[in-house]
Amino acid sequence: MTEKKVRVRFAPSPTGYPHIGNIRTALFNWLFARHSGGSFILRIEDTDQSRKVEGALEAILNSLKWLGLNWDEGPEVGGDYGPYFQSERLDLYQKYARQLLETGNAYKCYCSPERLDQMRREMVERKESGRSYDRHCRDLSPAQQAEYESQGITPVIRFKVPLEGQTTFHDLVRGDITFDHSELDDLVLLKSDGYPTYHLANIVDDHFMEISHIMRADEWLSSTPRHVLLYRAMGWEPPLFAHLPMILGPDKSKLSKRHGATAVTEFQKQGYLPKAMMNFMALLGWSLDDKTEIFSRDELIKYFSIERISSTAAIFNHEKLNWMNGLYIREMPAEELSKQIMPVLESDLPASVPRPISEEYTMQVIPLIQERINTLGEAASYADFFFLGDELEYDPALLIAKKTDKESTLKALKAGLERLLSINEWNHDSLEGSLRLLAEEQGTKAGQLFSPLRVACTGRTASPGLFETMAVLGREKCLRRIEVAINKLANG
RNA sequence: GGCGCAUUCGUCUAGGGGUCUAGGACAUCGCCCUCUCAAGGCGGAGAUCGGGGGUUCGAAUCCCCCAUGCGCUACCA
Repeated sequence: MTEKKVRVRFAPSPTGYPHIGNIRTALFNWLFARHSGGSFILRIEDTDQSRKVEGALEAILNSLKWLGLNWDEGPEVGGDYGPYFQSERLDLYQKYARQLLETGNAYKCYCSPERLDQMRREMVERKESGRSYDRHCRDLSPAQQAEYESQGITPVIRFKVPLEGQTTFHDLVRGDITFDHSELDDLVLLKSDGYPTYHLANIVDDHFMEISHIMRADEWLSSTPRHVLLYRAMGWEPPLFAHLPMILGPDKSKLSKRHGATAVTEFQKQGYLPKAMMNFMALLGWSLDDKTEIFSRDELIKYFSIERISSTAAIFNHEKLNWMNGLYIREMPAEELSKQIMPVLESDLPASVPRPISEEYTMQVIPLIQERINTLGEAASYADFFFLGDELEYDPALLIAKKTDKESTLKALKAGLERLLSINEWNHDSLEGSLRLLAEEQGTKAGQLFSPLRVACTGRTASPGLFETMAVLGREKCLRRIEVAINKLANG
């Protein structure tokens, strides 16, 4: 058996921003190519001029780059099978549409959109087959054709689907699938504007680009018999097919804008890590075994296989993504993390914080929030008090710990302030040592002293460890904030 | 309406006739750790494998029927 070289493609159309489902398809193709030492090709299917969306192409390219899904052939990198934009290959499609015409596998259709529309509506009422077109133009005589031509009608070219029989093809994920020809319409191959439809362009390109495996979303399964028929009519060998399970929103419908931020660029913006994203997406419809779920990029490449792609649609689970992203954040070297968080802080911190923020200082802050954030985008809300001035905004009532009152809180703050004033070395250990000792001397529980100090220094009741926080904030800022707190409480 | 695909804890999944009184993960709950919040550790609850028929000594696993969901049914991809 001759093993064909693996050549797979991701073929998006620039009609919108790629969401997690689109990119998951790209990922599977890329993984398969890398796993088998083949090529990953990016082809842009821009045959629908009316649905083109500004910026969509850039978003597609950027999403792939962000995840490190590099393509061997396609836009920007070129290749021997180009061009890689379908809009630049029009003559090719026209040539093969003409060929099909000549071999009697296709015909010109002059029917108006209105007539087609009418028939479609009638089909629904008929409650019979799924075919709506009545094949009116399929067997037109030359005279009739000439008649239509003389009326100035630009025809479309339709494929002649065999009237009887059925087509069976093998899907690598789902097995053998059979469709009756009687269910298939004579699909349009070439539109009246001279552009091909998806079906024509797709098979012509996959053939000439020598694509070995077509891995695409499940929504294409129903049109695969048409494609197989088309390959046969051309006299070409079809590639292997693998239809991937769809990714659904929480309401179980096809993923779309309605489901919130599902565009990959949006995840990037919110501070998800490409590594986590890749790991997470790989598990949407694929698994290695019953327990492994953390995979590096190299492990994914090593273990990926079509056999282990599942056939059931998956609902996109945002909570698990958050968890996984947090995992990757915690694993990151603090230095690397700060480098990535710096720009986030620069943009998210309140305007009152002077810019640029200190890299050295940020480096000290990061380890304290590292295990508390799940996305880079959460950094500012967890760390803002490290950068704010002496006056923090908070409800003075927060200073009063549970089961204590205003008087004892005031007393604790004052005692704490006094003790801190006398501290020699302002670091974690000495802070902890002297404050614990103070609590003991006063005969109070540690929390009754630490809690008001925490609120005074950070403006909140939940924060990173008190002593490491105070150590990073520094003596001056802590002392002043405690003074402010005492005043707030006394006058409040 | 027609056709196709799918159907295991709330969610992602493991499982491909006996080792399944169905395993793992997220979320959830409890405990431990602890200055708070996290992180981490431990443990609990959670699926009679969509329903019904078969086949078999034996079925989540094979077959059939039904139900439900999704997809397609465009001169969109």
